[in-house]
Order: sequence, then structure tokens, then C-alpha cells
Amino acid sequence: MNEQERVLGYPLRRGAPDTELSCSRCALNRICLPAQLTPPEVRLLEGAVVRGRGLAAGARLVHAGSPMRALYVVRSGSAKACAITGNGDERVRGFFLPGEVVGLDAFADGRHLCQVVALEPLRYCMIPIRRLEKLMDALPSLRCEILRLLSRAIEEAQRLRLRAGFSGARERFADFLLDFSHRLERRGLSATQFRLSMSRGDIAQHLGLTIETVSRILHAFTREGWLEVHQRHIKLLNLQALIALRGA
Amino acid sequence: MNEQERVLGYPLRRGAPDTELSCSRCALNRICLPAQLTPPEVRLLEGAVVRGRGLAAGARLVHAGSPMRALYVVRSGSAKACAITGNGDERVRGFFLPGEVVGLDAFADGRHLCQVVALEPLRYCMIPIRRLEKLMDALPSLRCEILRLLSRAIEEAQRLRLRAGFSGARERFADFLLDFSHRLERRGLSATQFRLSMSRGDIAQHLGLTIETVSRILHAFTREGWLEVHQRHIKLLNLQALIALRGA
DNA sequence: GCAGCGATTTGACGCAGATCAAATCCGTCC
DNA sequence: GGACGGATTTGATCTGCGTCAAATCGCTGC
Repeated sequence: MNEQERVLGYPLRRGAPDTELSCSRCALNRICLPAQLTPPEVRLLEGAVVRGRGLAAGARLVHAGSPMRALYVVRSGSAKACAITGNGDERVRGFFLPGEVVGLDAFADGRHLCQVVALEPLRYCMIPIRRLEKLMDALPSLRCEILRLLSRAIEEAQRLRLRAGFSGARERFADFLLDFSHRLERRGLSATQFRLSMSRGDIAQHLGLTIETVSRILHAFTREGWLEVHQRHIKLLNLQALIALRGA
Repeated sequence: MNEQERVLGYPLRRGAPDTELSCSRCALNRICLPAQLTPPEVRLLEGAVVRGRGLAAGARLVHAGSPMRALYVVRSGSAKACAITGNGDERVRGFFLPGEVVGLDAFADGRHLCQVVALEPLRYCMIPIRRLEKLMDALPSLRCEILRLLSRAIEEAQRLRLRAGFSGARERFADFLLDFSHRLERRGLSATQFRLSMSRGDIAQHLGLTIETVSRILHAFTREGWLEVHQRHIKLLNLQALIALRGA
């Protein structure tokens, strides 16, 4: 399989030119923003969407502190959001997979507080914020969808916060793996075999652990027969064990 | 000073009947929802606001899993939001002070995922969700304000998550005290002398610590001359030390 | 005033995970 | 191919905070 055509395992249709821009025919449209919209509404949305240039791994999709110009949606590849601390080092706040919306935290004061960095070659769509506002006036269902997305992000952040506060390293890591697996599955990819697009350091940051601990846990899970690791490739062998560990 | 008139230190104007319902004359209107609205817009909002009955300490403002019927705003008193785990025990997600909006996390699927419990006698306003939606159609600036609130809640939750993952117990506790102090100050109350309306257990839950650790840290801070404690009353003596500890 | 009970404090101890250090792996550039 | 540098693994040690246990405080009702 040509690696160019399977960035993060996401299949690009051969012959579908990259310049094509149609939410209705996009393979992500069940996951992405238009999921709840009627076909005529989707057509209005399409008119507002701009296709971004591709980004190389390591390039920034949004810069910390930059004014909010648009919402972004990952088309292929993946990215991480990082807050920058006073000392200049970064804290990984989260990861974005295809179909996920980037930039929701910038409504608060019109600026992006995190930088968003491509973890691998990244393609994306964007909806300029002015057009989005006009569209929200015209389409109450789009407005609702945006509210839902924001609300879900709150829910998710709070869940992660409680996880960070209350569970041990193994639980957190199991939860991370299961969450990643679940998100891939929703995109029609394998829930049990995948490549982690982020470094051990990024995972550790995200979970509030050290690199060493992440490495040791991975080793421990392997020893227990719950998974196999080869570099960044993961094969989950015992989902039940991971689910039991995470708790409910 | 009559305790009835100073719930959480928030002064109720004598002679202002509790049945009064006017956002424009409400002492909280610089903090609450209408902060960004023009006077005519506020009048429209007023028409949608319903005054809730008072709640006794320990009573629930919203029940976990109940359908979202309204957004609530604390008028006086304070409350905590708790997630209920599979085992039935609660995890404190956050606290609400006068002027703060309760229920934003319910947009995601139309149900409240947390219960919200009064920590002391509580009075509140509510905006039925149907009316709110109509108002958002009519008032783009209200829609923006709601987006801002949601976005700020994401930001806050993520900040707390990173805090839980990366800093030690002392740092977390200093951050908690400073946050509480800051929120009181915004309400025109003392930033250095206040009563914590929640139990040590609630604080511990919220910070991902144990009761014993909270107690010990309070003791340690006292020994270092940074604050004085008498039951739930706190007097901060050295804000700079706390700020330095929290980090930036 | 006193009994009773939950909330809080204090002390002793153990462990999970951080920290420090060194070895090894892997991709990349000459 | 060989050398370099960053990423990852592995090992040894240290420590902050959780856990368990007991004492003390402060409110409520009698």
C-alpha cells in the first residue's frame, strides 16, 4: 500500500483530485461538521469552506496567540494542540484526527491560545470566521451543531481532568489507547491495529506522565499479552483487559 | 452583619424585593450574561429570564442525567458540579459563584451529565432553553456571548487538566486559592479574606488530592506565614508567595 | 452542660511514579 | 557503510502523596 495514500491509514480515493471540495462527497461527512445538516444546508456550508494548503509534518496550522480567522477541520493526517508555558516549553492539550474541528477554544477572546502542529503531512479545510457567523445566522441547525461541538469539548476536557486527578498511570494509558482506538474506528479504520502518529514524549505530556513511565507501561502491557508494539505501531490483543483497567 | 444578607459575602440590597427581576438593575450585570449586550438587548433577555425558587444548602439545582430545560445563573450563594461515577461516588468538577452560568455542558446531548448541588442557601435565575434559542436567533450578540462562555469553559477545563497532570499538590492548592480569590474580587469582594463555602473533601476531590493532603498543605502554608485559617475562613497574607508557587 | 457524630487534623508507613543515568535503537546524512 | 543525533528503553534510587489509624475539633440536639 502506497504510504502517500494512507496517511494515518485514511484512504484517499484514487483519481479524486485534491482540489475537489465538496462536503457532500467527502468521505468524512458523517464525522465532520455537516453530520447533522440537511443536503441543502450542506450546500450552503460548502460555499463557505476553503481548502487549505497541505502542511508538512512539524508545520503549524495555527500559531499561539494569533487572531482567530477560521475554524479548521482536519482532512487527512493528524495534529497536536499545545499550550506554551511561561518558560517556553509546551504542554500537549490534545490530538486531532481527520474530521475533527480545530480552533473552538478561540471563541473566548478571538485568539488562539494553543498552537496546533501537524504530526504528519496534513491536509485541512477551513471556514473563515466571518462566513461562519453569517451561516450561523442563516442556519439554526449549524448554530446548534457548533454549540454541541463546544459543549462536547468541555465534557471531554473535564473527563480528562478527572482522569488525570484520580487514576494511576496504567489507567490513564489504557484510557488513551481505547480513546484513540475508538476514534479510529469511527473513521472506518481498524480499532485494534494502528500507528501512533505522536512521539512517546507527546503521549507522556498529554497524560501528565514522563516518557519513561509511558515506555515502561507499554512494556508491561506487552508482557501481559494485552498488546504488541513495534516502534509506533500498536496492535491491541486484549481490549477487554484495557476496558476493565480503565473502569467502565 | 446579618448573615441572611451576606451569603458568600454577597450584599443583597435592603428593600430590593426578592421578586424583582431586572437584569439591568441586578448588581451582577457586569459579570453575568448581559455583560456584552446593549440596553435594548438586555430588555429582551429580561423577558426570557425566570426567577428560580431559593434552594437550601445540599439541595440539587440540576440532577445528573436530567434533560436540559434551561441555563441557570447563580444569583447568590454557591454550588458545586459533580460527576457521578459508575460506583456511585461523586467527583467534584467545579464550583459556581454568583453571576456564573450553570449548565453549559448539557448542549452536547441535551442532558445534564453532572448534578449541581447548592453549597449554601442558593438563589438563581434561569433562561428556559427554548426561549434562549429564540433569543439567539434574534440577537447575534447573545449568540456570540454564549459561544464565548462555552469557549472559556473549554479553556478553563484544559487549564485545570494540565495543572492536575503537571503540578504537585502545593501548586494546585495555591492555584485554587488564587482562582477563588480572583473570582471573588471580580464580584467586588475581598480578594484576601473569604469563607470557603465547600468542605475540605470537596476541595480535595476538585484538585485530585486527598482530604489529608489538603489539610496538611493548609497547615504548611500557615506555618510559612502565607495565610491564616479558621475553619472555613481564609485570610491570605502573602499573595506573592502563592503566585510564585503557582507559576506565572 | 453534655453526649454524639461528622469534619478535620495529625502521625506513621508504603508505594507509584519522578528523577537521574546509561545503554540501545533507528533514521539520516555524508 | 559508518558516524552522528534524537528517540526510546532499561535500571537504580528518591520522594511526594496516598493509605491507614487515631486523636481532636466543633456543631447539634437533648
